[in-house]
Amino acid sequence: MPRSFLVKKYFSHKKPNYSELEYQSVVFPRHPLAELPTGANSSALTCYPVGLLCGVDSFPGGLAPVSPSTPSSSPLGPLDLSSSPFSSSGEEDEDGGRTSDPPSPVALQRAHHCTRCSKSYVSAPALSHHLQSHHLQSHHRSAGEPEVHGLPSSQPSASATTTTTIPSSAPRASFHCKHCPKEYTSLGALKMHIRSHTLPCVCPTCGKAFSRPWLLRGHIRTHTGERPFSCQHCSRAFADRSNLRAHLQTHSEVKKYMCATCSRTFSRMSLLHKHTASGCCPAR
DNA sequence: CTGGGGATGGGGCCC
DNA sequence: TGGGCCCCATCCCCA
Repeated sequence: MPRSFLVKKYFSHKKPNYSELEYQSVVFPRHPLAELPTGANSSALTCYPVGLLCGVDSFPGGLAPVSPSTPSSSPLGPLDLSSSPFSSSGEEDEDGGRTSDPPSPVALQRAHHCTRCSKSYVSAPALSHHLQSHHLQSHHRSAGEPEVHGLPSSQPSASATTTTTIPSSAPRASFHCKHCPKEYTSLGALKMHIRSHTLPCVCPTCGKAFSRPWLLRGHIRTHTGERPFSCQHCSRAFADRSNLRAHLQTHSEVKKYMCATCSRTFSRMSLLHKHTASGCCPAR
């Protein structure tokens, strides 16, 4: 899946230095929201962990079975398992068609197509929002921002061919971030982005700061040990649904990610990356 | 070295 | 329009 809009922090291409983040939290708000075009210093930007603790994700009544429920958008090609992810078994519809790019039946209903990539959307606003991302990509490239990490091929033609030209159909960005070159077409998008600078959600236990409440919630589970996501096939439990999903791959006979050269399969994209990087497939 | 778990970032979508 | 949640991607670390 082309994470075309993956926003990399500018201070590092690695994981943040949490000691620094903690320092940030000490001086929070480090970046006042004065840069917002309006005075909308949304109180929502301030997170109160006490309330967050009450908002733990509801337990999924039934987790998806082992078979991959979400068609991977890996450019390296997910296995076309015989048990098609599009099979009619309703219990596998974990994704619910929420992902933007899988060619699920839902996509058939998406009549709004991006002319710069192959994505489709069910609504014009969604497409418009998506178009904004192309604009931002163009902007970042022109600003000399490093490529997003991951396999280069993971970026579809949209990014591969993106230039600094802004499509005439794309709305002009008018909300600028004072902390980085990013600009957005809506205040909401800007506010969301600014959170990555201000990190308003602070862990009451360790002071670690996060941009979003649910990131903090997940982090808090590391303190509480809460693991609401259980594997149906073993006794393992996870604090994060994504990690459970990755774990389920280990139960799968055929892994989701396959090397195009040697057909070896892997449970995670990262493992496939390691595999290709290790030189198993020198032709690539 | 490889596989897997833990943790986290951020866009997309729904309400 | 904004909040919340979902999902994917990725990095780090360890067995």
